Amino acid sequence: MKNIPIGIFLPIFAIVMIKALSKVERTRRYIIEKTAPIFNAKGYAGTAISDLTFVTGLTKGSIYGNFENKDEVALAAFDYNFGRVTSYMKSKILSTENAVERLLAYPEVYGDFLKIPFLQPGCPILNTATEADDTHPQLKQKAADALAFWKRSIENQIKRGIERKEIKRGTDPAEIAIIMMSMIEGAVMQAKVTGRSTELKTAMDFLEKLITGIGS
Amino acid sequence: MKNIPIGIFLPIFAIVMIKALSKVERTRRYIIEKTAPIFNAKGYAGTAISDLTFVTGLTKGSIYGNFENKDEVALAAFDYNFGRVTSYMKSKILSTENAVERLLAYPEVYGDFLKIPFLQPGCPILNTATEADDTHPQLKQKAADALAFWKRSIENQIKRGIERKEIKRGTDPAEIAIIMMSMIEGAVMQAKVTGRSTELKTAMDFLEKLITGIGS
DNA sequence: TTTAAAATATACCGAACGGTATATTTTGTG
DNA sequence: CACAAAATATACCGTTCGGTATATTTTAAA
Repeated sequence: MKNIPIGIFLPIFAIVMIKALSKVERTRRYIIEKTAPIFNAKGYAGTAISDLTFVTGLTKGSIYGNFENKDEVALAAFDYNFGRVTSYMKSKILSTENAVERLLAYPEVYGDFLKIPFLQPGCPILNTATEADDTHPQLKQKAADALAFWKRSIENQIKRGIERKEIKRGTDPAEIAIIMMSMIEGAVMQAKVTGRSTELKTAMDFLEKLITGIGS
Repeated sequence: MKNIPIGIFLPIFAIVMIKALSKVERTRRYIIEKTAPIFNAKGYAGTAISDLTFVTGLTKGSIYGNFENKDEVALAAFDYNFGRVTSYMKSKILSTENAVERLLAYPEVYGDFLKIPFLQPGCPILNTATEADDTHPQLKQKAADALAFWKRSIENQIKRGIERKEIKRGTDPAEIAIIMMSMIEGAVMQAKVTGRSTELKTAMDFLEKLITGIGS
């Protein structure tokens, strides 16, 4: 099967940069990048090793030379998927200073959920949580950790907003975070399964009003 | 493997009643009842025929004598799971007349989600929707239909409430329905994966306030 | 009680599963 | 260029997958 052509096609300076990662690390990343969307779309149980070899163009020997087993790929794929969502949101959030506007990035982004290419197979937290909660303790834990991370970062934005007097005193950061996350995940589920964004828009409009409402 | 002992142990009048269902119908129901929780917990891809034979005590021959294939069992199991949730909610809703109180049944019930035995493996709509949206068109359709049914029944309660002057005129039935459903599903996901009901309680408290707020 | 039909169990199918030992190729270094 | 080490490919393992043909048992009606 084909070899990874990076070293052949990229100009020299790029090679030098990439070489900063060891070969094994490069291949691991390549496998993760290619397989992460599959795991997100088909789930852990629904993804076969043959899917991984197909989408990477590598063979089983190569996959198992870089990962101990299917679990290790799946766990790494989740981190990758979650990382993409996180960094995407981060870029949107950090493009503004005001706390309310930062929070508004969430309904803005998720209102267009169905149109964001790398989110096509759905929200990795939602997908992983619902599959793994009764079947795969390690993935379940990763999903739980991701939720906790997300919650904390919303709470921190709210606390910062209160300090900066952009958000009303007395606003409960945990409550708002929970409402935002529940709303987003529930609406995303509906959007994915109906194929339309009516529900998503309605839910995100509501969230927008809610967030605007806590501004001072 | 064991036979279904109903005909042996039940008294005659019970036999007569049950016999109203044909043998094949009884066995189908038995298989569905036993396997539905498995499908809900492990998902379609994660559930093997061996799981079905194990939990029913029947053999493959018997399963395939009553169902054409795995899909047919899974689809019937979804209907069964969704039906249980629906009839459970219906009993709670119909125990009161007032429209606001009826709507409040939702946050009430789902606040105790983790403690309701038959919902232990999670909400069938949520579980099915997230797994099937990219993998199983038939199950996806069933989940979408279930969502539409749920939405319509909430909307109807709200419309009825407006007519009975128990809910404010100008309340948007679709908007409230979408917010309720999103909130519930998103919060249930979090509760399931964290194993705690803090988030669920917070979300349901909020929903309660929201519903009370549309009362007139 | 006999008997035909229906339901269930047994035994098996080929394919796909996750995984591995080993041969081959590619890579980095002297 | 030589060569050892690392990465990848090949070929295979035993198991489980969904599904089926057929034998056996159970059921219902005469």
